[in-house]
Amino acid sequence: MGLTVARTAKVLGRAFDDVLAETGGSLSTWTILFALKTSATASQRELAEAAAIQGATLTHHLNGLEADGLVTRRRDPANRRVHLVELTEAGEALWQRLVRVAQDFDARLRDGISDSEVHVLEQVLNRLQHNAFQQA
Amino acid sequence: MGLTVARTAKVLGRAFDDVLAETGGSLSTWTILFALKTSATASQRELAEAAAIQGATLTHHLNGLEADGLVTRRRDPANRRVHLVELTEAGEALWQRLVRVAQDFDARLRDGISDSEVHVLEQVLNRLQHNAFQQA
DNA sequence: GTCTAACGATTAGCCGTCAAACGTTTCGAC
DNA sequence: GTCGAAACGTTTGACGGCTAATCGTTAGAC
Repeated sequence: MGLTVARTAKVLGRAFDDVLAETGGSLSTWTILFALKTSATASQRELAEAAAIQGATLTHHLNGLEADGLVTRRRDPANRRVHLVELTEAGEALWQRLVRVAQDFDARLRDGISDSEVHVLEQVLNRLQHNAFQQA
Repeated sequence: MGLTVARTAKVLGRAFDDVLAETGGSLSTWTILFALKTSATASQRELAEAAAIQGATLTHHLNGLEADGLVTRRRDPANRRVHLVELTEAGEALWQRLVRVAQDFDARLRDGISDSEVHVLEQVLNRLQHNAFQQA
């Protein structure tokens, strides 16, 4: 049932946000920093796609991150439409701290769950996403 | 990874909301009507718990549903602190229609997924919720 | 019996998300 | 070369969710 998926996502999100808050982060900053570090690209459009959020939402968060001195935005000289987003030193430091917290949280979640179960979970969830798109 | 759970929940929620919208509903109204029909209680506090949302949020949605003539609120004569929420005829009719849509959607989601996989999914998700609460 | 604490619901304010409209820049057709 | 279409980012308006504070009601202490 999709209800269980939704409820689990909510519970996990809240719990994760709580532990991030203790380190001076939040779920939204984590999501964006994660996208920044893993997607290797820096255009806002690709960033939004990597974070699975809308461009408008990303703009909102980047404004906050930029105001906090965690990231910088500058025009791409080659294509002045796109904004290149880069981590500042402060942003990099926060990222390092949040990664540790996230790893601890992930380990906590996995407690008592076998690798094969995790594998089935990922597979079924992906199948669900695929099925949700099918038809109208 | 919790990321996959969050992303799946988002995709499923959007898709479900879309199909509900075609029948004149929405994800939030579905959630509340579902809680109303399945939890057999009608106090707002219990309703909010069943729907996994905050009491204040429920009040907000009930205002909308009441304005649309789908539900009624009245004081419990036995304990005038609690408000009893009941479906009107229009609300009942909408519920009947939404149930069909939800069943179709659920069948669509389950396509290509075995019963045992569904079972593992539910079990692991519940375990994740439990683990998220442990410790601080 | 009164008075205080607890409870249920509401209100007010904030945050995160989305869709739609807009301004700017680039690119292709001609 | 110019002009229209497409791409990128931002702004605006709306919605759903939460927390904190408040109001009305009830139950218990004494």
